[in-house]
Amino acid sequence: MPVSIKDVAALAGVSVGTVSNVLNRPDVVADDTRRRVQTAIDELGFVRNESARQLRTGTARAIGLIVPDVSNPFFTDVARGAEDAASDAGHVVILCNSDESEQRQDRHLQLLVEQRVHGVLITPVEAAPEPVLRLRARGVSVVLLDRHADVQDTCSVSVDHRLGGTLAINHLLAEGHRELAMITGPLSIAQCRQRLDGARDALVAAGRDPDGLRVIEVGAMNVVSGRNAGERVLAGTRRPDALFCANDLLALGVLQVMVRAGVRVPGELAIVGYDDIDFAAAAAVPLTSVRQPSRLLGRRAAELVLGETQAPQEHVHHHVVFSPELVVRESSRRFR
Amino acid sequence: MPVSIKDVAALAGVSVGTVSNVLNRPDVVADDTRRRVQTAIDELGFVRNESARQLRTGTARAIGLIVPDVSNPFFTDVARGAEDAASDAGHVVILCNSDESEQRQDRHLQLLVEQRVHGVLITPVEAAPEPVLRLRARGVSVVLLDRHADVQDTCSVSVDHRLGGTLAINHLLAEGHRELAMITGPLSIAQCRQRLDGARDALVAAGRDPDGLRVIEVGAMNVVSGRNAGERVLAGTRRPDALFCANDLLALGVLQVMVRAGVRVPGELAIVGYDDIDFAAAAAVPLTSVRQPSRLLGRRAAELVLGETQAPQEHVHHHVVFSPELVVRESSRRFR
DNA sequence: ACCCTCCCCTAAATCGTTTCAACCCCCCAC
DNA sequence: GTGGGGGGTTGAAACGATTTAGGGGAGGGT
Repeated sequence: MPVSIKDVAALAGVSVGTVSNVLNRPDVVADDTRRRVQTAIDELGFVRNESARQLRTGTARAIGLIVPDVSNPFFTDVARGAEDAASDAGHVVILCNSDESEQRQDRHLQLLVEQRVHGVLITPVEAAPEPVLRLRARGVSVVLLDRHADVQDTCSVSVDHRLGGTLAINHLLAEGHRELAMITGPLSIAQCRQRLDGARDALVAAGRDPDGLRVIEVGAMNVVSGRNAGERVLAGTRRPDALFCANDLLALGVLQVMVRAGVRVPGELAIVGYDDIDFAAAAAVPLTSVRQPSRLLGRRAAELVLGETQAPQEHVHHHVVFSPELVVRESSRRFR
Repeated sequence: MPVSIKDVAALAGVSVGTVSNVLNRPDVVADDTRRRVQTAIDELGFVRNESARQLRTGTARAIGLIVPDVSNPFFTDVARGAEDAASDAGHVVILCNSDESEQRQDRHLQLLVEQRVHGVLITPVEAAPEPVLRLRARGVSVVLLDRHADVQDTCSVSVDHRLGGTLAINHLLAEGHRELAMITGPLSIAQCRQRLDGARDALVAAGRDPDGLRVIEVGAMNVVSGRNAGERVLAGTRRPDALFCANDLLALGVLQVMVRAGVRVPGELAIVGYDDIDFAAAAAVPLTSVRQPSRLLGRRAAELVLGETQAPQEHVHHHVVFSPELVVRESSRRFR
């Protein structure tokens, strides 16, 4: 039932080596022979066995992608980009969720190493970057995704989160808001810290006290936590004029709470999100957000990982840093 | 650099066969030997080469998942469920987007066959189910996802879309809405047709004319098309009381247009969506929606595909059909 | 007629596992 | 003391491709 290169060779009346050549270097085989082999391939419906190929050559046609949460549309977009690039190169993407859990991350890494993937694209769990380094020792190339390399010997593709924070706060200040707060996920996550730093930069640059920025930290970066944060804002005394949220999911959660509570957005409270996921524009109060080129991020990362083993030895590690961009919509406009 | 089973055998002073036994049937090897081998494994950091394993055994530890659009949170959830199940079984998920394009679908199928995946979970492009059948001929097991098997010899996991349509319309009628319309994606997509049929069923059962349901068909099932549909509703004469949308992305698009136009939802226009994605609950007007057990769908599908080759021959094809469930939120409540 | 080239192809080695028949040794039963 | 077991291990044959050294034949130059 399973048809191998041998069957093709037999049917075409040539040796297996020749069939292999037809597959991999069609130019070295005579036209006539090539046609004959091709016919045999079609007739038998032969499809090369990638495992055998990769056992021999040592290089796989698969790359791993480990993200903290595919339910976040931001990472979905990244995955799209990676898949596009991989697919162009005849590679396949193996998708894994770490859920920010070290254990799950390591389990997935183990599986990926077993598969002898060509490379791994990963947003590592903050606590545990070591396993990622061990990969390199194994000769698996690694690209850090959206988390800048503290480590020297890997490529990384990320976005300037600090700049993003600055853009958001500058905008809110320019719109005349003064009482600012930031809703953030766990500050153990680098992205959050950097966005906060950027926010403070903006305050300093505007001659204001960076500690005047109230920081509300919640446990996860999803809609539920956003609602949580919203409740906290409502419950507090001295409600801020404007909120900068560390991602759009948080912002949407907050927004929902505000709308229900009858707080006018942006009239009484301006909101800026981060990521510019599709749902940001589609929210009932379209959300101002800091856009990251998410799909491009994934694509570049995949390209880097695919490129690395082209010139294996004197490969220079790239650190691609994209710039975020503020997309202004209704949720943050000045209200008169 | 790459360490193989041979290196482990040498270090532990046993034969490769024994090492393999330690890996696969630890019980048949003596405690003492087993420990010695285990130590060698740890010391060398040996990780089994899955390609070699699968070349020998013929079965891969990977399953393919082909969906029309990962950007749709519904499919993201399905992917999560599939990954959970796969991961429990030590398998890995290869994710592919077809974009409802036959060409992309076939290209991905080709790659998956090359990888000799254990099985494929697929929501096939409507136009081209044949390539999927060809998979079976190759001995790849297939589970149809969310699209009921017209085909006899595959498993399928789906949700009763017709019932979903009925639930939605029954609810709208019960809330006292009379002038109903349905916003749907291309009727070439089975899910859309079935949801529409279900909607008509409900009208008939209520003694009303099923042709009284206005059907607005748009080209895709995303937010942008939803906005489009919303504009059309606004532009039309005789605006409906209530809208049933074929998925939540459409509903969110419509909702956004209505809110901007100052149409009160649910006061002047009730809206019901489909899928109950997380963003439905998080919308500024929380969306009533027909919930599908999306994550479970993915999980069951993966379990089926993994189970099928356990008992390869006299495998009975299952057709799992889940029932949808109406989740009532504000967007559809009667207003007095 | 001989030798060289060049082109196209073949045969065999190899990748890292799993599996299976054979074997070894020790102990026990008769 | 001999003949079975039987637990534990070994060695070699696969799996399906790629790769490389080499062979055969045609053609051309001298």
